[in-house]
Amino acid sequence: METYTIKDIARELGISTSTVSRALRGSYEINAETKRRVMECAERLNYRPNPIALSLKGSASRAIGVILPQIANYFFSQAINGIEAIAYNRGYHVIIFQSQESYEREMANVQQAMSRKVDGLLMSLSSETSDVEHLQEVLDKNVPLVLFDRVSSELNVTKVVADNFGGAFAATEHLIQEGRRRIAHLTIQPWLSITQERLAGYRAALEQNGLEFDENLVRYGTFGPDEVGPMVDELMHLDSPPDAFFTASDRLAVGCLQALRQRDLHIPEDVSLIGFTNLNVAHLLNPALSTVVQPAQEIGQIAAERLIDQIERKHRALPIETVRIPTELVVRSSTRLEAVKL
Amino acid sequence: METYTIKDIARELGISTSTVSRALRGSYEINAETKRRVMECAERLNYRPNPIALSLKGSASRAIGVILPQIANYFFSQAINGIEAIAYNRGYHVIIFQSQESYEREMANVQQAMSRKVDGLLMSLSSETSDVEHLQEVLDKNVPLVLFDRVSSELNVTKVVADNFGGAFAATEHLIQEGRRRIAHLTIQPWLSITQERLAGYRAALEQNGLEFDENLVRYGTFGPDEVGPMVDELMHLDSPPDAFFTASDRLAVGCLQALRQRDLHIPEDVSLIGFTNLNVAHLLNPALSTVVQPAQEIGQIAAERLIDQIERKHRALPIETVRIPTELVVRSSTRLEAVKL
DNA sequence: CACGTTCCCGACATCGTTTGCACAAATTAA
DNA sequence: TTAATTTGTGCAAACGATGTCGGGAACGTG
Repeated sequence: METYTIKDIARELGISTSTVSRALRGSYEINAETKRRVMECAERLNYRPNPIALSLKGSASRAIGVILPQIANYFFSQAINGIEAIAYNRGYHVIIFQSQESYEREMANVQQAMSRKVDGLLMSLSSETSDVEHLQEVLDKNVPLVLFDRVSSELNVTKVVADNFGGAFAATEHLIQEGRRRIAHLTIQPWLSITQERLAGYRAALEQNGLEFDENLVRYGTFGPDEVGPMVDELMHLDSPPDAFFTASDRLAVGCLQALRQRDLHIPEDVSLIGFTNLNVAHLLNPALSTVVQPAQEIGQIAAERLIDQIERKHRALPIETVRIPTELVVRSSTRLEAVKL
Repeated sequence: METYTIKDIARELGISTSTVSRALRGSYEINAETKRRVMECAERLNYRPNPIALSLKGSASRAIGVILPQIANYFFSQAINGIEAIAYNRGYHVIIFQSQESYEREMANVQQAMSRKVDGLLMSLSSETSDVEHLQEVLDKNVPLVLFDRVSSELNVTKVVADNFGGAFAATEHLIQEGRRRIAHLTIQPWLSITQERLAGYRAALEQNGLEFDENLVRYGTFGPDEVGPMVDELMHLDSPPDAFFTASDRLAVGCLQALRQRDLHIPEDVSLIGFTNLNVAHLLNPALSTVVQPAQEIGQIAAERLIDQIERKHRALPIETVRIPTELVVRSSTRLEAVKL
């Protein structure tokens, strides 16, 4: 199957390329009969417009770029599925880039996406990103941008996030109701929006339940594969060690579970553990892991919808807002003391 | 930051665009001093060549396309990481597409990748794909193609796969050595290369150990979220039910584990379970899951290397071969009867 | 002094598509 | 009948970069 151009159709029909172009786009000024012949010929040759040429002309590419920290992460891969579902339905292609949690990579990705002329950009910031000038440039070039999950307050754009405050609040309060009093919080880089919101929810739950917020129980970090263990040791050697762990990410929850088990700390007898994760095997872990589940797919869907809305109504500015999607607390045996006692 | 073109530099320096173009590419026919001035100006304006324009001209885009069934799968997300690592080092961008296990989507992805002028294509076939004509067309257009994991014997291209036969053989033999005699094999679509190879390994291990291969113990399917349960019921109601399960994918292993636990079948006392998976939490499951691990990242790396080699030495044809990478058997408690008895 | 080389560089066409403008033919209005 | 309008189509420019020509200047050679 060759790849035909508008010229081939023009030659075949003995008309000019402009006429073909207009006929294909259904322009009103083309004779119905000519249109029909062009359509028929395009059909027959299986003509597909060359997106590269279209992009060069500066018209829509019907592709949206997605830049996110890493794909090997349930939250993000589910979010991508949500994005693709919507995009596909509305006739857009999705081009995925990973920043690998690197600021430099993220900037390169933005450049790449822009120069490949995506119609819009969907992003979740890398953990190294604190400066968002590269995104301001995207906006300056009038390319629609929607942030999700890891967002920046410095950008005046539509954002789609989970109810991080509410989720953290619910998780913490659940631990308190189970009788926990010294709740540690393992979380990621402090400048990220999600970190701050979850921390705030955690703190609010403590304070509303008459517990003191203790800086010492909160740990921030990038937590590579082997860094959670030492952190747990440090916490357990405090004068007043934690009786529960609330972790802020998929990786942290798994790392923490592993570290606790290696140290023969029984869950939930010695310490409870609850994660902020989208692990699809949380219920099969040992012990089954309680989590705050984010509707990752829904977040992706809504973000994609907003973005495409913006792309398609570029003239009339759409309202800029932050969409906050409820999280769900799923209690399993890693925090259920009563169940264990039975 | 504006986006400057070669024209801007030409105007700025009062020379022609062709001269700028050649100077930038270090052509020998340009005066050293002129080159210097052009370079300096390009640097100052932060000039970046427009990849779209380059693609239109038909030159290299320095991007490779990756088309795979789904990202939300440890094997594939790790493979992508391997691919990106190599590609990044060698100066290529990676554009990821998901076929969502759909033949139609896969064809659309190929089209999209081709028309976005990737320099080469890295693919793992969707489970619906049996006809590979769309890939033959890629080859006809002289675009390098490397297949990995799910490959097709009908295409004469470089392939990078795990040692599926060996892995399946090892898993099956391990079960036999643990005293299992009725080993069921839950696997995916029968026409996929990986299915056939694993089945062959399973069968060979049985026969070399004096056990009969029993068609009834092998089940093929797409196994949606709730389809494994009924399958397990069916098998367990055979006159001579299985005493072990060997599953062929991440999803199948998890589904099977869940189904067995729901039915109160104890693992490994009642039945053993071993998967062919890359789950990064296999050791934290209940029970810890024995698996055959594929070196996903390495597969991605090697595939990317081969592809880029082909892209860069397009003239001299590189040898076409199938690279087979050893798998690793990781024994955990889901198959370790002795450990349980202690 | 005439001619051939070599060295630098610019004009122009090209890739596939869209679009503003011109223009011919057909139709309508005066 | 003539002028004005409508309708349908083609020409050419543009998007950003490359590459093929070919030309002017400076130099060497006979």
